[in-house]
Amino acid sequence: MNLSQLAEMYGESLSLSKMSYVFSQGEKSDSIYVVTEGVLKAFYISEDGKEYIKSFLFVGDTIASLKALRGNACSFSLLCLRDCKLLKLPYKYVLENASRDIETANSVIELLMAFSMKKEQREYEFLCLSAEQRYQNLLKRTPNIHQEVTQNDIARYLGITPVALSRIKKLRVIKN
Amino acid sequence: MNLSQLAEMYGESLSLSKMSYVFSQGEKSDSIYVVTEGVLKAFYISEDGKEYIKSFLFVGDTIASLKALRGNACSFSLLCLRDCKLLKLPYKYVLENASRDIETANSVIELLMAFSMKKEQREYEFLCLSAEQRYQNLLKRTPNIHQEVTQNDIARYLGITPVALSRIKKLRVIKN
DNA sequence: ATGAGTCGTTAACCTAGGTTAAAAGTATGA
DNA sequence: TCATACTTTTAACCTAGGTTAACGACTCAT
Repeated sequence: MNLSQLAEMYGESLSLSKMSYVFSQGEKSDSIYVVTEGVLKAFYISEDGKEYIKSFLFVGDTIASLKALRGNACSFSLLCLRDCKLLKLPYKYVLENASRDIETANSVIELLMAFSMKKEQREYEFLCLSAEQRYQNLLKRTPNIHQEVTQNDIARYLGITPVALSRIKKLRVIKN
Repeated sequence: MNLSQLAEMYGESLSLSKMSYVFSQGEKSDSIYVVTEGVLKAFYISEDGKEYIKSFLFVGDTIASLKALRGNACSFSLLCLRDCKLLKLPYKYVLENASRDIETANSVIELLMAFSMKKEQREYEFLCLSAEQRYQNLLKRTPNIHQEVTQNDIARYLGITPVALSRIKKLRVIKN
């Protein structure tokens, strides 16, 4: 049984309206979520109240707080940017199935590999690229990103302020 | 069979002297490496020749280029910072065993989970923390880091220049 | 329609960190 | 021992991006 089948068997369907939270930083949430409709953002709030966006989630994406799966509190929040539908799959079912069924286990491996590669790419971009280069890469990877989320959120995803992103866009126009 | 057992059965022992490469950026290398002795650094070289350190590897750590496992070229190089011993385990053995043996599969899941959490932590630090805070966190996580690698390499791991790290250290002393 | 709230832009000013270069400290090897 | 080479520090100057604040454009809820 692969993960999608597992999600359909054991998953609970959630319908959430725009601006509602799937889970919040500091809570526990030992489930994996699959996006079947809508757009979400996963973000950290720092002690002094600043928001930093970890990732955007689109249809087909899967997300969980790894720390929460390990019994700790979520290190980030997950918010619907528009009306969303999700499948909520408790991690215990995944673990149970993976320890018993080899197809599930390999499906989890696939998922983790894909996740790891994404995180590795993001690490690479923060380590080696300027904010402008990260913005260009984002546009290449997700050309319609400006239709999906606000520019302020794009900035907070890139690790810069909305003011800085506005400046970068302006300079790009002038350059060309 | 878990991963260590697999590495012992199918793994090839490598003894490498200081400054030798396990693999280089641009090459193919479809193996997983387990460090049994020594210290290494994994790093990117940018087009204009600058070095950016992805991670340091110590005894017990496991590493592979995920891209290379997927048939692409390595996106980074792996260099011994002193004489090292490694176990080299071709990924195909892992895949074969994982698709057949559930214990191996779950062992791979464990490994990927741990890896993912590390990458997520690093993403968090780049996204939300200043260079000084990242340096403090590193010292907390790896108090003996200055004994293991040069300060220049620590700077390149933190995503700043050696000059900047020297400045940060100086200011820290003055502050206290 | 009107007021309140968010969004994006712009400007002025500030700061963390980059760049270059020089000098001092530390290893290493002939 | 001396020389060569790397590491670290320091200084001077530069730049990307942060901060604050103002303003116009849009969205809403009333």
